[in-house]
Amino acid sequence: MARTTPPRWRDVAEDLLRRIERGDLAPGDGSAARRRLPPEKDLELHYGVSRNTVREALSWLQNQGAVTSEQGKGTFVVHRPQADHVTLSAAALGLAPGGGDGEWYNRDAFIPAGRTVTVSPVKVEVQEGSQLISWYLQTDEETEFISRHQLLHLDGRPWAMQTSYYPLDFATAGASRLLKPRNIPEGAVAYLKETLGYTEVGFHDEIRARVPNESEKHFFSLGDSAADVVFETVRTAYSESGRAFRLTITIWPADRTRLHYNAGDVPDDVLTRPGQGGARDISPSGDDA
Amino acid sequence: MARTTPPRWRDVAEDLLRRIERGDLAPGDGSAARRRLPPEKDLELHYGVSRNTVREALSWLQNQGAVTSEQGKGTFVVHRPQADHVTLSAAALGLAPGGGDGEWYNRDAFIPAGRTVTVSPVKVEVQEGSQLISWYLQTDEETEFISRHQLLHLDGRPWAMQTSYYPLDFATAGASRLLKPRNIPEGAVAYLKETLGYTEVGFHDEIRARVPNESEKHFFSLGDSAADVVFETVRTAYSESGRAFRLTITIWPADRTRLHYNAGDVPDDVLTRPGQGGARDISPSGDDA
DNA sequence: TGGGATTTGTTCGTATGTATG
DNA sequence: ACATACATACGAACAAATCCC
Repeated sequence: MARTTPPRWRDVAEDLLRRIERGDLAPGDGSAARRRLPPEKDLELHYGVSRNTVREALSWLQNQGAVTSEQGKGTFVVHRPQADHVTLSAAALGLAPGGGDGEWYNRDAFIPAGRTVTVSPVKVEVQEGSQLISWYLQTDEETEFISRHQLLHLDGRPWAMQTSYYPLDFATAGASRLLKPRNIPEGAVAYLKETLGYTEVGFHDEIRARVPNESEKHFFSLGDSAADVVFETVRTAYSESGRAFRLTITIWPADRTRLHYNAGDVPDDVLTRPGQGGARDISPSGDDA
Repeated sequence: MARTTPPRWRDVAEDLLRRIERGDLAPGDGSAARRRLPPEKDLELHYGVSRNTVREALSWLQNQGAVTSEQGKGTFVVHRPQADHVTLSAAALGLAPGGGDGEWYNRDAFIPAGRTVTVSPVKVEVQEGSQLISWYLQTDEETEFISRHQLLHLDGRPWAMQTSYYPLDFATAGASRLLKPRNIPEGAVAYLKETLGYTEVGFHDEIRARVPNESEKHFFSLGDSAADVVFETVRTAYSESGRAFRLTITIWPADRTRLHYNAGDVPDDVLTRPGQGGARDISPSGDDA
């Protein structure tokens, strides 16, 4: 039999949520940048329930990503910053402004003008027998790979974690700088074209969302709420001969990132200012079944 | 000052997680399809903590999406089904097998052969003054829109919720079937081309991940855990004149959906079997800075 | 700088309700 | 009807972090 009345904590939680959305919480404290909820003791009296029941409600609100509690300070309405918009299709392959050269984030991830990307030192590792990597790069499982890992910041704030993989052969066949923990200023793609003669003619992206691991939580300052998930994009790039060319895995904090893709003919301002909105007039035609 | 020792519930939770991952839980019950954890009372004795502390640990594991509890039954390890892979770039615009005609899911969302999509009746509404819709379609805020909403099933299982929007003008200008709560078998894009003369030449997608609302939770059978989030894809399609053409918002359950995009030249088996893996050999070149 | 007040975090105990088998 | 198992709810004590005078 289904429950007829909701539990008390649920009533408390939903009332708090309404009050948060209406903005009429913390009446004496409406000035602060970060809106604060009344302390648990006050809520206890206000709703006529025990502190534990109040905490059940707050716990649910935390999981929903609506509030966050800090020991000794109080419980606060979560402030979600404006999202960063990243175009993953436009800059690559010379399909859009920015061309296809330079650092990976100029190739793979187009960001609106005026933003600054800073890059951590490269961490280089040699790995063997990763089933996942082998699968994407279509190699034997015993193949050894070079992984190059970096942390990316946008305007000084944590933005993405990124790792690229390629077979160890690349380094011995002429692209030795892949093994050095230094940036490749002209971009690894350009470098590999120059040294090994490979041209990137297409790519395939796979996107998932998942719970972050500890390292990702730390870098992006994420908690345990359902809002604190990450995107994982897996880009497989192909050479002219149709062979898997490179594998780049990027982690993005989903609460403040929007991913964009363009295909076909798209107005310029949509390409260059994703999420910004170019004002223009309308005209008809529709879709959907 | 940072805490030196973790709380007891955290120890319990992490130990349970280890035991879950190693598979050595529920020793007398290893046969069942769904692995069951020992009851709370047993854990209480095993770890020497109170039942409330055990429940703190289980609660955290639930939020992480690792377990789920059912009243009267027990606590079970969550079984994540194999993901469905959907290609959002290939089928549209005739860029890939499947062409560009027919129902939306043949145009917009390419799925591997052998899967069957079934569609709910269309729910048609007329809406006014949606700031969001106006923004994407670049219209005035007072413009009225037709919305056409459908539930999609893949092989009989809930797969996606989808809503398309276009100005009410479309219906009065000749595309009257948009207002009828019936499928448009040849596809709305083809229908609008025929009636209003618009051709779709490109599109822009924006992808986000967020906590589901009640309706989405219900349709996809999602809970409150951090694994139970949804993708929301917003597709804006453009006509030859570069005007916003249609707006299609699709909701996907992120725990069992992978989104795919292709660009440029990509091997055929990657196009037609995303997530399936065509076995082939390797060859070098790399990327990343 | 100190010390007390405030506020949330952790942990326990207990009782009762509800769903399952 | 009974036993099992999770859910809800209350009360209480102390710890830990912060705030404020």
